[in-house]
Amino acid sequence: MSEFPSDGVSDRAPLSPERIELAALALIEREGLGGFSIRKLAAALGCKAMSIYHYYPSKGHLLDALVDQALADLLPLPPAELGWRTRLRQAALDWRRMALRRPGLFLFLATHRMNTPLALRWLDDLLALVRGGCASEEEAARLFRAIGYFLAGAGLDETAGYARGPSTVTPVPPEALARDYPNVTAAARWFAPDEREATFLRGLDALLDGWAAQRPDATQ
Amino acid sequence: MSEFPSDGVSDRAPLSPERIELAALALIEREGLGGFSIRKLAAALGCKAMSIYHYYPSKGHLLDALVDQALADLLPLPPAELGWRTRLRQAALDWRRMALRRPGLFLFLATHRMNTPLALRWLDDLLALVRGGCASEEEAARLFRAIGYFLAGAGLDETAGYARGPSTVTPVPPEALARDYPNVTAAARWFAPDEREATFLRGLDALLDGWAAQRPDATQ
DNA sequence: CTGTCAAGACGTACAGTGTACGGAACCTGA
DNA sequence: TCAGGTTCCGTACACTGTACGTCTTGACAG
Repeated sequence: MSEFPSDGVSDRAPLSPERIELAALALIEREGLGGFSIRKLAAALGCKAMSIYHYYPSKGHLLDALVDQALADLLPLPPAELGWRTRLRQAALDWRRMALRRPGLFLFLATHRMNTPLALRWLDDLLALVRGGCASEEEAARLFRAIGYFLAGAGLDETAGYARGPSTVTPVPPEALARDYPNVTAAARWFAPDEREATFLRGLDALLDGWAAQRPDATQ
Repeated sequence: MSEFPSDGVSDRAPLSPERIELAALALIEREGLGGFSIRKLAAALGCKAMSIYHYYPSKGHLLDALVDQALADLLPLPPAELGWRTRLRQAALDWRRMALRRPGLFLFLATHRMNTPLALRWLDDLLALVRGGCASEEEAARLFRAIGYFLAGAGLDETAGYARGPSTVTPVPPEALARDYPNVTAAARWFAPDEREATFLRGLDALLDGWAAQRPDATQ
């Protein structure tokens, strides 16, 4: 609020939601979601754990604020001039870029219900976009859901390395993998990070093409 | 191992991987993944926490064993006589049914890398199945991935209520939702549990149809 | 200049977590 | 009877989220 901090104050910057959320995002990307704790966040901020609870009633509320920050990058949606298909593709690509920019947070983001006003705003706008290219509310709702499934799964795959959750089981050694699982071995090349954008677009386009090609009367 | 427990033994059944995993699965479905702890599992088994560590080196290893149990339901894959498309659809429906049978575990299952031999066996067989209907290794790998994205997202959506993770933020009240988010409100009907199987099949078929329709030479 | 007061930061404490380590109880084979 | 190995348990440690009460500090009223 005051532009100049009065000089008697301690040399640490005062706490604020912006500062806390910025540090939290950095900590999550550095340590992973599992390594993120209020105490570590407080240490990074140069304050004590309980001070953070003056701004957020619980860790969950803080994480929801971080989700809002991430979703804010996705608004507004691509402009209407681009046309339906292009807007949808662009929104999907924006989502993917957001996931790759915040791989640590993404697991939480994709896994939890979005209840905040900003998240609902984004959902509502997106539904309006999808509706524009569909013959009915039902078609729009189902296509929205199907695309959402694809986007959630893709984002999780591309950010899974950052989970850092429960300890990993001892992996199968490479030579056993090559011997016993030839199809996995053969496919591994196309699972590499460099290939993921192509797979993402191929799958998204297939979904949209296939959706348009189906007769919309058959609900079964 | 011994068919009859010797009679001097305590009246509690002895620990075993089967008993532990059964109780763990039940506990996870009862309390959710977040409410699952080694101490609670021990209490349910009538033993102490550290006894469980005699069978699993860590909680993560136990969870991996549970994933194996869940994936075991998916093997063998649907028989070859059914034809490619039908087999793929059936395998996808089997996956969905497994998710709905173990909603509490599914979050962990979909979120963590599958490294165990059984999981790799399942992946390898599934890749072989997909390969049978594709023109190249590349096509098969990408289609497999795209289907996997869809399946992971769908399963998460259908089991999200069981997350019970971090506390939920205070939700937007219904009248504000109806006023400010008309598209969400309009679509809600098609998001209901009863509609999910139809959405699932519609999306899956769209993806498969669209994939087949695309020219396989264009990697872009 | 001084007293009041609320907001912000902190200290302490509690219940719960995974799990390392060492010891106790038991079953089995000699 | 005794040795040895398999199970199981008691204790302890580091860490978590967070409830509750206290202290500091800066702004403002008189």
